[in-house]
Amino acid sequence: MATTGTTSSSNRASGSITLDDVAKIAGVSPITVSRVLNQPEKVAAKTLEKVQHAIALTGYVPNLLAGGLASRKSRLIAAIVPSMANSVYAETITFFSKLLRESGYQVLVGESGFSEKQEESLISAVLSRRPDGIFLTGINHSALCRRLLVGANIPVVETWDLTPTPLDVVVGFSHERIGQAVAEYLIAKGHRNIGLVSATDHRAQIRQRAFIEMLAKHGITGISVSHVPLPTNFKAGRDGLADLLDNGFGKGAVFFSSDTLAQGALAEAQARNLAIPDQLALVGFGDQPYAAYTYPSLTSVRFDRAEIGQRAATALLSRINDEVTRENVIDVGFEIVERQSC
Amino acid sequence: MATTGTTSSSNRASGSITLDDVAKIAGVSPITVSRVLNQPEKVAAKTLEKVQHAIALTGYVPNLLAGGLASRKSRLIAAIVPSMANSVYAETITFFSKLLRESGYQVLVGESGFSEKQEESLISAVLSRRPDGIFLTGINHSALCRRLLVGANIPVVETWDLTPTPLDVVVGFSHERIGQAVAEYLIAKGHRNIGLVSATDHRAQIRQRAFIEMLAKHGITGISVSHVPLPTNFKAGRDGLADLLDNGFGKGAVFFSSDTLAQGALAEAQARNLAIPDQLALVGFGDQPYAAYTYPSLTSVRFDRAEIGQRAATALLSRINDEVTRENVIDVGFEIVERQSC
DNA sequence: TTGAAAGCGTTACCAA
DNA sequence: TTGGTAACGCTTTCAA
Repeated sequence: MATTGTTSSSNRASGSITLDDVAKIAGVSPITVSRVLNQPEKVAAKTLEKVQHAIALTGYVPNLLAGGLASRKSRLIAAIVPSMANSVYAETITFFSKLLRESGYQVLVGESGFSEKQEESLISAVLSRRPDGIFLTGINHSALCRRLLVGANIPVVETWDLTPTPLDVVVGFSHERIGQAVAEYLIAKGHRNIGLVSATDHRAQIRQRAFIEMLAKHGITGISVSHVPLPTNFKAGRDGLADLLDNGFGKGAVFFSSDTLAQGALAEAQARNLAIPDQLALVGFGDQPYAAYTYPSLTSVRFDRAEIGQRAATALLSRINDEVTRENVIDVGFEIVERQSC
Repeated sequence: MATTGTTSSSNRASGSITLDDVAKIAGVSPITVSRVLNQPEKVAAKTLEKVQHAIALTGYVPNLLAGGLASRKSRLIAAIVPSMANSVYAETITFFSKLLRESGYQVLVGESGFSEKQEESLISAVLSRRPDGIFLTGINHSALCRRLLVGANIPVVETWDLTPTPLDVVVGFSHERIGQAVAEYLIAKGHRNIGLVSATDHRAQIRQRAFIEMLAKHGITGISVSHVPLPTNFKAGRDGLADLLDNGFGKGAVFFSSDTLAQGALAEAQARNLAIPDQLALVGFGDQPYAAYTYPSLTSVRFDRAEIGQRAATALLSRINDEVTRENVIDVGFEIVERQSC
């Protein structure tokens, strides 16, 4: 009953308090209320106070649908990730959102589940909210996706990968170089019997190919490979390692396409009483933080999730604000981390 | 150059294709295009085809800001969770979103970080997008939050807890009963020396109190307690257990307020060469799926994340669609799971 | 089955 | 520093 402000005589009145209601109560014009909300520095102190009082009194909540329609600024950023249940993406988005929120933006997340078709429908759905920018995972997008994005005419940041020709900006690391680096790392450790357990998503495949090619370059061929379905989980990792071991893979090293897989594999190694890393060395990807507290000797490829999120946010903001930006390809790098017991 | 549709003579033309553009190309009125999009069954087959062709031709993407403003239906659902980096919330939201997407809604997620102040500002920010419903974590909301929610006049589902007096609907489980059940479980297992490592969030506190009270009821007092800061992580769990052990806690059982803490504690137990569960029994909360693949004998309180997300979505949808709903308190229950070696 | 007119609640533009 | 007027792109209402 506090909301007595249904002053409109329209036949479609919403009942909720509008900027006009606040203006009437404050005794100013609607545009002044709008200024108090958006550019308070342009309003006289006295007016400001009057209006703010009216806002507090009415419990007015601005309508961003109307505001966005009029200003063509939705203050919304869209983000498409394969899965929020996967902590690497979730944490990246957390950092991304945090920075953007500080600049007054909200982030609308969609989960594509590694599917191109789903990405299409998500992008299309999300563009109908007229986001001011969009965060994408990966650099492979269907022709329709690209057309939609170009048509939307907003800043686009692609992530988790690198390409010399991004749609707009790209923030990530090279999966090819990771595959090569892990191969070189294992060779340097003296391994000659090497296996691979990999998911089938695009980026994992690129790591796999580079890995195998680099090994071949060093004369190591006949790599045992086991492919596991998406989404990856502990069971898949365990099964993947079991697959290798059951098919004659002995003492050696195995590269997994994610830490989740490597963790699952550890259970299998334990069940078979294989000493880690002496009899079996495992290398993951993603550097899940819990690795440090649970298993010694699990090596992983680390990249900085916070940095990806933050650089992506900064890139979008600078483009939205029309700052002159030269950097279109941002390589956040990676490193191979050997976990010590702790 | 394909977008030649800037037909408006306005001084604020957007350049992007509008429903009017499509209407002109199809040779129908704008409202017919709108019907094709929203109620295609009310349009003659021939008209339908004509319009769909024009839509495809132009690559028209509807503007939901305008549509939402006119119809007062944003097709947006807001969700506030403590943290998306925590997989229990992330997975719940994934299920929640999936069901809603199938009904044409998108989910806007905000992270409150267990802070009431942050929840206030998030709710306020999110309500300005005029969501058609809102998902909340927990049942404790500040007076301002409640006022905002009531003012918004939309369906609200509270989750992760239970109360006889929800704002609207509540979907969750009883933390009090969990505390009691774990106490009874440990007593039945013959434990008399019992410890607790708990975070300081509201729901963890309720579990803690019920746990200690139930133990007292069975004559077990002097529980060793260690509190750890939010957000919980492996290190905190490890430190918490170390704290207990360093202060004279010997052979016994420890209840952790989350699986994350219990997992971290396992590392400490291993470092001290304590046999699990013979010398030290650990009980977690949340039933992280990886527990099954890494540690035998880690007991946990399980609840169904998928069910929470799905029931919450269903509850919102039925309210949005004005279905007669009797159920306002939905208890999804929980169970204590003993992990077996695998 | 289709359409004309009138909003939805806000901001841009220009003027005072 | 403040305000009037006209959009923004869509849907509702009512009529044909």
